[in-house]
Amino acid sequence: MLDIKWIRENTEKFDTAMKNRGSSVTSSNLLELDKTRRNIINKMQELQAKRKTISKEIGMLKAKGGDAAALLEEMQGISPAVKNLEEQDRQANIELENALIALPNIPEDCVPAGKDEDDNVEIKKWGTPREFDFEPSPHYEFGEKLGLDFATGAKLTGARYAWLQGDIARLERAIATFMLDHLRDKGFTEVSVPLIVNDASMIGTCQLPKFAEDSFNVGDDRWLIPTAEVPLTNSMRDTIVAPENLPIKMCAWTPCFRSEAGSAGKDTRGYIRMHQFFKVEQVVIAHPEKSDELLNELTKNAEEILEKLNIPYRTIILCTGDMGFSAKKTYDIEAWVPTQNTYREISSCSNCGDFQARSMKARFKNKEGKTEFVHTLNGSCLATGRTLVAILENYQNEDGSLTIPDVLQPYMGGQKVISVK
RNA sequence: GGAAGCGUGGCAGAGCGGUUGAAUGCACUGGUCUUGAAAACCAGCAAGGGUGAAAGUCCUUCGAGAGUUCGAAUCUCUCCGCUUCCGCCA
Repeated sequence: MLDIKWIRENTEKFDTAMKNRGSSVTSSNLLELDKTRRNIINKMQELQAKRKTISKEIGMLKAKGGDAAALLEEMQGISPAVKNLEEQDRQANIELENALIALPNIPEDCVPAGKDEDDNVEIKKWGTPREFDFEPSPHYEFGEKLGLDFATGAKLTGARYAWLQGDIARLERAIATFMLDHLRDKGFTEVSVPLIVNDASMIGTCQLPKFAEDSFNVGDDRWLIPTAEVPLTNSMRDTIVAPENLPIKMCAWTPCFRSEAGSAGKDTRGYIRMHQFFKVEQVVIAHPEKSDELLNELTKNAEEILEKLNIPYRTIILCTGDMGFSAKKTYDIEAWVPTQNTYREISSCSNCGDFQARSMKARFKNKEGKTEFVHTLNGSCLATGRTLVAILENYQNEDGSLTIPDVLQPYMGGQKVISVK
């Protein structure tokens, strides 16, 4: 959530940022709401103060055994009036908050302005795509013979669910363990988190109220996590951390659940866009001065995984129109998919600044002893399902077998190849 | 799932319906003392918001919400959470 005070003081910047984000909201309407709200507050507080002093006087008088009739008379009508103003205040706050909560984060200055994914900017390219001396097969065809089974997934649940069997299932687990070990070496603390969270957590990381459709609601106020970012980041909700404890680096390997509303027809083939997929997620709670640097670190951690796996990739910076709601800067990493002759998203690393921290009330004490919002960052390292896809695509052999990347072999008990049964 | 108890500041822990935003202890910060440290002593130390250039000042907040009252941390109700016991069960 954005800070109304900041908007008040940076109206022009706010207006251009919203325009670049593809939002039609302007500051004027918000400032109007803010103004009426503050007017109500002033009136309300004046009356509250009156009630408080008279009430104290009554108390003192009664303690001395005096007659408070005159004061009680004066109090007549104050309480209902206060209550009325308090109600108005509540309404005004809700109205302002509803307006604010619908606004995306302000992009950082260095983020390229643009409308959609076509305006994203490539900033790095690594590795050379393999020269195949045979026609490579798409992972969903080639992988099927190795245990990647969509039919059984569809039978059990429906479209966009898969059944992985045998070595291919083991390989996905190996991938995840490899990634977690990598992050452990980087100083991340591994966490095993709840996979179901409440409304407050979903609001904390800004999945709610705007994107309720994207997640699975499991009754009342509970949700299946769309990413481990939600539980990990929300661990800091309503807390004030000591600055010496920053940054806090956490990671978790979890299933992620997404309804994929609005993506009908997209990526329907293959293990790319599932309702349920595994992902290793990194979350960092940072000092505001360090968050930019830490975003580079998160991105590098993810890139290193692909380098160790020897999978070509490119890193892009998302333009203003393509960035996620909470982010002020995002790097996407895309892995090479030979049969599509293109790079496909495998990781997304974002600096959310104080955007989530404000809705979560996650703070720290700064040098002056004042509380200040922390910055939150998150990034996949990586989506394990899509990493499996990248390996299937890049490491396949002509005879239908799959070479296991060197770094993963220790996690597979030394196995070097997955062969067709 | 059933029953009982409990939810107060970073933590522990007081708090007859009325000068209680809240005693006390610990922790923390600054100071005195010391060659230095410890100890001792002195002082400070909640968050959010309004107003203000600032100093300041005012309002709100004792799990959340509603109610009783001139006045609620304190009384009533609902909800949430935790603990213990019983039941069930990886």
